[in-house]
Amino acid sequence: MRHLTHLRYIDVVAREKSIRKASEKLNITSTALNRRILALEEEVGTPLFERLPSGVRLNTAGELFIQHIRSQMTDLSRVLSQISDLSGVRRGHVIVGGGPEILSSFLPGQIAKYRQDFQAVQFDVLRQTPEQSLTALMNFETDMSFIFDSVLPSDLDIVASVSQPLFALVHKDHPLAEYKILKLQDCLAWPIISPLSEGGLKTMLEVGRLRTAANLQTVIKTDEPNFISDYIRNENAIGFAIPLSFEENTQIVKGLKSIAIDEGDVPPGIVHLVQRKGRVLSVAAAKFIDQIVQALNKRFPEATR
Amino acid sequence: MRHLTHLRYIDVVAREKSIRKASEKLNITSTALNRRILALEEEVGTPLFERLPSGVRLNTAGELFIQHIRSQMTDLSRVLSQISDLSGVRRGHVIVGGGPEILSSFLPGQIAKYRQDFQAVQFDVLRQTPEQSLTALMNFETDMSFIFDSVLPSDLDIVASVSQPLFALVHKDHPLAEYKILKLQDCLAWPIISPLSEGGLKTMLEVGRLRTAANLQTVIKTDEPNFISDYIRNENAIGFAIPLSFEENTQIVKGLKSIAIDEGDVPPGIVHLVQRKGRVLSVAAAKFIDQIVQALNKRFPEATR
DNA sequence: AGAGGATGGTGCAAAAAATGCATCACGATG
DNA sequence: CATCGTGATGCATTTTTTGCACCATCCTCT
Repeated sequence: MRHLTHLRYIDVVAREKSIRKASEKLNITSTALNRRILALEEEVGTPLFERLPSGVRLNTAGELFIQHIRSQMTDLSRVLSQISDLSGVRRGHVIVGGGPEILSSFLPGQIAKYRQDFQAVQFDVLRQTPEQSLTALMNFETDMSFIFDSVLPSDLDIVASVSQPLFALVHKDHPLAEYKILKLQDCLAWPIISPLSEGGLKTMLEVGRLRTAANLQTVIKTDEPNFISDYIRNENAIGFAIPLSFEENTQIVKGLKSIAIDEGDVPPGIVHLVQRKGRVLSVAAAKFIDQIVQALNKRFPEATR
Repeated sequence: MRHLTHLRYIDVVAREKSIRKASEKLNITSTALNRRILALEEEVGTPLFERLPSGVRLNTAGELFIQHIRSQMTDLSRVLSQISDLSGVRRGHVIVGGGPEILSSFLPGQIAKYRQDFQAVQFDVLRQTPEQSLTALMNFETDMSFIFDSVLPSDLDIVASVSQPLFALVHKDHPLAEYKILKLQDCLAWPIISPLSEGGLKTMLEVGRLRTAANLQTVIKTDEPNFISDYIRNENAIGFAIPLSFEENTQIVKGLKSIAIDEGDVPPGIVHLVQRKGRVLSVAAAKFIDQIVQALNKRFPEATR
């Protein structure tokens, strides 16, 4: 869209905090970009950027304005999506954010399933910290986000929530493999692969550690599910994950087994699917959310609300 | 605003249902306008207008699109209003619609009062039928509307409601002038000035006429409060009005008197102040609504909710 | 049936706007 | 104090937009 371009210019300048940097990104001269900004400020009647020696920064008026044009841009793409939906083909662009836990198994599966029906829909999947998730949602950079065990501000809508108990991941020949439920104390004798980044899984495990005074022997810290499963095949170590991260019936890959941790030791965490409050999503994104919610309800009937 | 102009072009074409007519209104050639529309349709990827021998008409995609750009335009003006509010001066543009009843006394007074404080705010006051009020609100043509005794669709927000009993207007020397409360039967002996257009006052009076079987002698039909008051000074006729239409303590002009009609004869009508649901108004409009609501509460303490 | 008057669409030249280059002025940084 | 990066500006060039004249089509009225 032509006039979308104009808006995008301002948006990029605000993000890059520099006219010259933004101009490179946009493949135009800094002159042209600079003039557009001056012209815009002329029209609005007020400067929107502060000029600093190191670049530019939005002032209060600019913050107001940028918020408006971001919402305009996403609104427009929503409308275009609705329009193309009229002609039968579902086009669209869905942008999903979330922590590392949700990036394996469940989400890839759901996206693949959705794309079986609607091949013209494109997905962006971003790995984000909870803080990044929140600001991205507010800045219209993502359509929805999975947020694991975090306090949610009131300007978000919670679309769905699932309770996620902690599971241990072990090799199928591991001595613990036949247990139905594992106490945290049972894990003390083996090397532990624990989560690296703050929040989510790490917090859950930390709570369990404090509750049971279990002094787990962490030998590796990582967030990568693939690394965990591969490592477990080589050493009799124990990894941790939530059900969303591994397959429902089969294990992540053959040769692994998941065993529930006693919920008395580690209380379940809650994963929320959230979107910006009041935002109307594109047809594609809305349908995808519908599918996700249905899938969550089906797989975790008692844990969803 | 430059890029607002682009949007306005489409908007006017949609309203005029003709490219040539719209081009006159916009002071450009039909060629230029036609090309813009073709270019826009190119960008969207779908025709937005149907071409008829008599002009153009929005198709479904166009309806979707026009709704979007109208909301964009009003959103933009709201943001600009917020921005100019940052610098202390309150600029803005408030557009109010309503039936003939609310155009005298109360509303002019409130606008004058508001403009004492904020001289840079401009007002448009439109006289509308209830149906026009509704469509204008939905099309973002008005910020708010007073609607008298009408069923309201659910996509409107009712900001305030006041109960308005019917009053008779007579000359101060009229034989009935000293009555405190008038039965409709008391009016039979005099010529009646009754409302012309459907809805509001006319409906109230009609209900009273049916209830009491009073066969009023209508000699003049008009909606103009000024005409009624002027006429009453010349012949001993009786006009009708609701409190919002005349001054609180003094009468409309000297020489007139207002007398309540027995509410058993004519039940009070309700005037709603409404806005489009979910719409965020400009600073100027929002403050004006605040003032109106306060004024209504003060003047009709028991009749407001 | 035919004339007249609407409508939107198109080729081409003129006008207007956006762009790019070279350069300036300013402040931070080493 | 020289250097580097920043945004702003004058001028020539390129791109886009606009206006004029004209076409094809359809409706209406004679």
